[in-house]
Amino acid sequence: MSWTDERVEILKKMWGEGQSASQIAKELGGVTRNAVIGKVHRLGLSNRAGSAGAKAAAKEKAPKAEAKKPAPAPAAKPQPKTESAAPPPQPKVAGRRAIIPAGQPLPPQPSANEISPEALAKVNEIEKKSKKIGLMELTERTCKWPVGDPATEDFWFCGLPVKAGKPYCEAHVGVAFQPMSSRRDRRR
DNA sequence: CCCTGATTCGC
DNA sequence: GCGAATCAGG
Repeated sequence: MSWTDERVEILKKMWGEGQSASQIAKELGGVTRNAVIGKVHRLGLSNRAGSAGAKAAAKEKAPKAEAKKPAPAPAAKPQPKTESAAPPPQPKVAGRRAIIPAGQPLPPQPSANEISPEALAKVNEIEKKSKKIGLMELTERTCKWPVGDPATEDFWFCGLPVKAGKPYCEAHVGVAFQPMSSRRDRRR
């Protein structure tokens, strides 16, 4: 396969959308993620906002003079990274009331979170696919999202492969880390 | 171990 | 120009 205009288009588009190199490679077909990354470099794209490889680019020695333009607005921040950790691992079980061990204050009902419907739907789907692993099976790369009622046998951990560094799988990361816009005030 | 992107270098 | 191998990191 060669880099035709079309394929480069797709590459640019997807890269711009923040798709990973491997995803782009998969989409294009006939190329590896290395090929994609190589092309991205040659095209002069490369550093997107925040990524695992950002540090690699940062380690730079830069023996070359930097062409600085008196840009009034230097750092363009597409994404302020508006994320706030949501506390939700609230074990939920269909049709049963959660049992709390000792009658405790239980005050900070962390907030009756309103998770985005899509995220919830996503979770419900992957929940079916969960490995239903026990506490002992948890590893550094298994989703640690709790499912069910911890007070019963009806409890397990998602166990799906986690996504880059996060403690949860992709779907659960989605519900755990809500954009602050969506978890903004639930007025009144 | 899974994944990510970055860089190098023979082709 | 290309991309596999390698590197560096989460």
